[in-house]
Amino acid sequence: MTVSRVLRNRGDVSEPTRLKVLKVAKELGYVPNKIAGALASQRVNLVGVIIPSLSNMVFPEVMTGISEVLDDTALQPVFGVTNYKPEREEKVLYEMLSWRPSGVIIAGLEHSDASRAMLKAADIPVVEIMDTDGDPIDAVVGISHRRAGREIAHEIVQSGYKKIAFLGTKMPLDHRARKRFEGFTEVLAKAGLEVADQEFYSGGSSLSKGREMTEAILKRSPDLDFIYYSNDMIGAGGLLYCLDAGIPVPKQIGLAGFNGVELLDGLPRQLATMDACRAVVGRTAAKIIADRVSGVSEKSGEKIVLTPQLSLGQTLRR
Amino acid sequence: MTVSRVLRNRGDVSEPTRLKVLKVAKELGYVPNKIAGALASQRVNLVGVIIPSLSNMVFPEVMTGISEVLDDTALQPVFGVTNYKPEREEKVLYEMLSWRPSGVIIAGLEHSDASRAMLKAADIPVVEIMDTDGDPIDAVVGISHRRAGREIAHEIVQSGYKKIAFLGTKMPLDHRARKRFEGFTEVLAKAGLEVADQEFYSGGSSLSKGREMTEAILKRSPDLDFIYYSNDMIGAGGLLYCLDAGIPVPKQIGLAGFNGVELLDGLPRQLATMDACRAVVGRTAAKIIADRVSGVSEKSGEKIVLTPQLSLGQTLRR
DNA sequence: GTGAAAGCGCTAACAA
DNA sequence: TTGTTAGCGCTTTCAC
Repeated sequence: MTVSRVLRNRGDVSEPTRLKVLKVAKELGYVPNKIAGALASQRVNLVGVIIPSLSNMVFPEVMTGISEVLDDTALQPVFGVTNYKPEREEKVLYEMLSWRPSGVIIAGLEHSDASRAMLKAADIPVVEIMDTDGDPIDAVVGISHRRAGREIAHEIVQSGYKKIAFLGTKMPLDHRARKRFEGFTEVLAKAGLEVADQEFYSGGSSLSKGREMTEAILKRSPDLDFIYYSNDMIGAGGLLYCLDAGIPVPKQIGLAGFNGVELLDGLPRQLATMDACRAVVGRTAAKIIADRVSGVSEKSGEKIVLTPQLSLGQTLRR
Repeated sequence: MTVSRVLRNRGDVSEPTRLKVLKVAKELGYVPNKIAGALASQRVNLVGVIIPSLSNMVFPEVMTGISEVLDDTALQPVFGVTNYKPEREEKVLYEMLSWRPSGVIIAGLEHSDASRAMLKAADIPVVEIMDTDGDPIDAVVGISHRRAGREIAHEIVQSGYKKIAFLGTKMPLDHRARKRFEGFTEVLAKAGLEVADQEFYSGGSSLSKGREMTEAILKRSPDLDFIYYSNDMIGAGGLLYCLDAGIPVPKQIGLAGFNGVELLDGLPRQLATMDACRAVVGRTAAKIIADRVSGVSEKSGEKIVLTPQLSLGQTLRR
């Protein structure tokens, strides 16, 4: 009926009728049923956002970027969390796609065959975010983690560090950490160096985890002169440990993290890190979806490679 | 048809037929359309979760608790973020309810009239979380922030601190911080004390914000002997500032935060804080919804008041 | 155990 | 400018 037209502001309704409908709707506390609407119109103003975790401060920022952009459109983000498990990702994706969203933003380029198939079959804009090293399904926005690993390694090697360790999350779960590690070891190898020691952990990252692990690795390999952490949180923990233990940073040992978590600015010493451009990634991905949905953009398969900013801080001697 | 029965495991289908359907469905890459399903069955296995922010580490943990419980059910959480703005909350809520979710979990007890009306009219289980000081719509799970403020104030007063300051988020936005502050000043008043100085900020909480603000307040009121922060993040920043500045903690000045963010364990000194039971709150709220949806529970209006655990840490002299 | 038919609450297309 | 009609893709009910 006309009611439908009014509620959707689809023109061609006389002002008096419009007002009358609006009034009655308000009186009745009427909330339109989007389910029926979506079914009839074959359109759903939802954008599925699938991320591995919420606990590490990096994805919340991406989500903020996404929300910022989508707030100016009719689209609404819907979030799903996979906990870095492919089978969870598959399930979350399945559930999401069964609601026929207008687009999907999903972290990473590594997905199960089934997930990729679903994404392709869905025939909607798909933006894979955070990582650009791999074979995208459709569009990608992110940084090259392999390059990030290489760059920090260059910096470390040039600064003259020799006994370099890596401390990070268990790789099979976290592809981006793995790629950074690969780029890292690659450059070390070119410089004739090997990773002197390494340690991997599972579970969340926290200051105390960083402390413990740093203590452990330094006990085992007291002659290390650099530790590269897979994220800022454990890096910061390591830094605090060293300061407490009276180990001069960066004189005796240099440290670097990853992510550029500004939450941690304000540590006794600024940790060397590399910004993953989280907010920009979120905004850009959302923009791609919004543009395609609104028909502004005809393109597909956009590949946007951002350049992470290296920030040397005060934990890397020059 | 029969297909529908197979896909939903609703009995009374012969095994051969079942397998055949399953096989064809897989070959076709068939993903059922939940929109149509929901419309026909008048049931939607979604639980709307509405929270003010993602950037402060407290809500991610709540969400994790919710997911944990809901993973064992047919229900799926859908998250919405309000940025502490009532008008955003209203919009997010409206959008959510228009999808006719099976339940809603929403942070806080303060909502606009329109939001309350929508929630009541939706006729679904509603659980308000994090706070129990107020008038609930249906069920509530959380702690009393007023009591939390009182308890820490008791502790501070008993420890003999006299010149006590408060440092926190701008109140109108954050009702829970406000209530803690109220409980706090109440106990101070009973002890014949007043808040010696106070400072409020807007925007996110970070270590550096805590540093800056602590420096500022101590410049202004050098004779302070205690600072109560509205959250652990800025409290930690304050702690780091004091240590850097050579101010003995807790000898010259005591510090306390709020939340019990374990992410921050591992600071040079453990900050006195109070746990807001975030994970438990999430799990309990999800359980209430799940039980009601499945018909296990007939109750409504459950009120679950958790007792926050005070942890004295090493920044409060005894 | 299986199929057929009605209809969930909307939108789209068309008629008035 | 407004009303009418036919589905959208499922679930439900009932007949077979």
